[in-house]
Amino acid sequence: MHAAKQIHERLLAQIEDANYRYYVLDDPSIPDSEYDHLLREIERLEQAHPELATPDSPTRRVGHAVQASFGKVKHRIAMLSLANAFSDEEVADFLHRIANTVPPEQLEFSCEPKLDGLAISLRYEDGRLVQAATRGDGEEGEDVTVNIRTIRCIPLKLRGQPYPKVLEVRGEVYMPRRGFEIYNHRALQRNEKTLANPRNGAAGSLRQLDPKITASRPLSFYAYAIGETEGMAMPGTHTEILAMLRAWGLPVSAEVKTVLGLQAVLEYYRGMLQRRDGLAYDIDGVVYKLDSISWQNELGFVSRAPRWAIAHKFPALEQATTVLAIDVQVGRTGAITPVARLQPVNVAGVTVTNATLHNADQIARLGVRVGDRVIVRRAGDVIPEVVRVMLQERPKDARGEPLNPDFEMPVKCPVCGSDISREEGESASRCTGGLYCDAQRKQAIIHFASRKAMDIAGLGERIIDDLVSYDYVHHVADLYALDIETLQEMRRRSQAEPGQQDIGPIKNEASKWAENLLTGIAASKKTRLDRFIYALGIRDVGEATAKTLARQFGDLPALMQADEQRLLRIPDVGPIVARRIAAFFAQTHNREVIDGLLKAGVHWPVNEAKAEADGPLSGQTFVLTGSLMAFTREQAGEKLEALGAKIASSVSKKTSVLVAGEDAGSKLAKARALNVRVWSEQDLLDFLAEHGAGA
DNA sequence: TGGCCTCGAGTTCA
DNA sequence: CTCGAGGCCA
Repeated sequence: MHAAKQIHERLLAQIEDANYRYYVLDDPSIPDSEYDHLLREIERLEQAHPELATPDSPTRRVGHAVQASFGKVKHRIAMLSLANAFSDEEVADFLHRIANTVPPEQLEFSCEPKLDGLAISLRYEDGRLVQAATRGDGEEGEDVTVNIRTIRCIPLKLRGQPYPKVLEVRGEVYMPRRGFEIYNHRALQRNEKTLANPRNGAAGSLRQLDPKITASRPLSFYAYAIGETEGMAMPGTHTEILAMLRAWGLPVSAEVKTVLGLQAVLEYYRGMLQRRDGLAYDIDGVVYKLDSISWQNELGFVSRAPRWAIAHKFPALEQATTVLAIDVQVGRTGAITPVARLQPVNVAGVTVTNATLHNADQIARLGVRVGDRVIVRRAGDVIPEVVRVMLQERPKDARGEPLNPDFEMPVKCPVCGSDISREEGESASRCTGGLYCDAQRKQAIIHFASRKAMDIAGLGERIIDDLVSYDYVHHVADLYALDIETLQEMRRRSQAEPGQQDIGPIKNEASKWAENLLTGIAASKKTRLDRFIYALGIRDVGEATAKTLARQFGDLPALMQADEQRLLRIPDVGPIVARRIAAFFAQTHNREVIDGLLKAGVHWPVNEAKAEADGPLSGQTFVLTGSLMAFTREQAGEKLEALGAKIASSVSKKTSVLVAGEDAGSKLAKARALNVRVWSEQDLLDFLAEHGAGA
């Protein structure tokens, strides 16, 4: 009996410590698997000895039945809102007003990110979480205790240090971006409703009457202030208060900084704005709080907001705009992608005019129609997306029927007129025109010329567009037959098109451009087999597969003669890819083009029998991310490959080392989560130098 | 058969 | 960078 209790206490201490390290110190001490194991152990003990299962046991986070409604909670100290500043001038005014009272050397501000979530008040009595309430109107909020208990990073019990008898902690409940994405991804797969954005996700999750639903949502919390306290004197500055909260086991943002004066707060603002996309959560601005509590009290409040704090807002990540049209694009493989043409709108600093709608399913999911008002969002990644339709603003006729019709996938390719078909089980619709389709031919040539393929300098999309449109280039082998006269003729025709400026550009300039292109084309003749295979654009044969094929077959004829059976024996090649490759080389047309390329002088070193099996890194998988200083990721990858390493594109638990340069993003986070070894660029350089392969 | 782990394809703007 | 889907292993 006693023994069980002791073990239970020890396990509790371990799990509380793990929580603290993970959520407050951001320094995971044990892997997830071990955490789960601990939790299961505790559960097992509590089942055998039910008297051990106290309300603040970590197994009891979801220990409550569905409620009928939320009770009301009066805030003993009102939860106020903050005044907003939208420009540097407004921030300057704010500081000047304070400077009337506070001497300049004491204009110290605690700066913190303003999370886009839901303000919450947590009440601890004798160190135990007894109540949690929403802000509500500031005077009275809703009792969401059972839901708040399900949020793992909120301690049910304060940690060791002496703490006040009553402590009210205020902070923000939010949904991290990653969690939001994973949640929506799963919801989609299960045909459940998705969350519109992380903010709504956080707010909606807390208002669930069934705490089990809340528990299934990826919620998190940062503390940023205290409310009522009793039984202990609190420190004299906001910075110190935050440090105490942290010591009591409450997560506080690691971005909080204390700075002096106007220039410094504005610098903080700009720094955060720059790093905004890289943060794990959405923020809509930063907050400056005068650090000295006694000066705070001196300044007091105006109506409903403190005079000593202000929120400095960022430009919005979401904007409303109108869908002008829904066009479709044809990709290299014939994939038909619908694109929303938008009324240009500035979203967080960039003008957005296009947004992909991916496929018919996505359009159906959004229910978007031409003429709709939509919300466009530019989050974590740079690529904007249509988040949702503002249905109430859809134009309607007198009977209330929508005026604009549903979007329908075209049946014929808009470029070549061939049939468009959608394979069973595929989400993409495809033009069946193949290389008969100009759009696909253009894309095939763009792919052929691209950096990772033949790397033809001077051959951009615009030029390829003209080359194909005027039919100077029908397939990639034609590129090698181009001469300067042809290029100049094409240039003349393209400039004579309506809408272009007058003709007669300086002749020399035109020939310079053509010469550069021809040099680029000539230089590309010397290549490598894997690049050549990749450049052919066989479906499902990308960089990695092309490399494997080049290594396994040594030279092109062997690959061209291989039948499906032979191809299936190649690692990473399964039935589908084998069929694609065999079918590609079976086409007379493709063989002719390859023949043409070889006759034009395209060549590569054959069978450079790389003895890579015995490098110092053989058997290890490397992933590169972020930007490196000494060389590009590709160059670094080649050096590592020369030492026997395999370069992969994404991090998993099989990854041996992640090399992280500057501004590494989600891959670094994932590597940390999976306990994968991380090297800095310096580590890499040291290693290379040690093995005689310096930069 | 299901559940990873990868790779391939598509994508926006300055 | 993210999503979808092909390949591989249990």
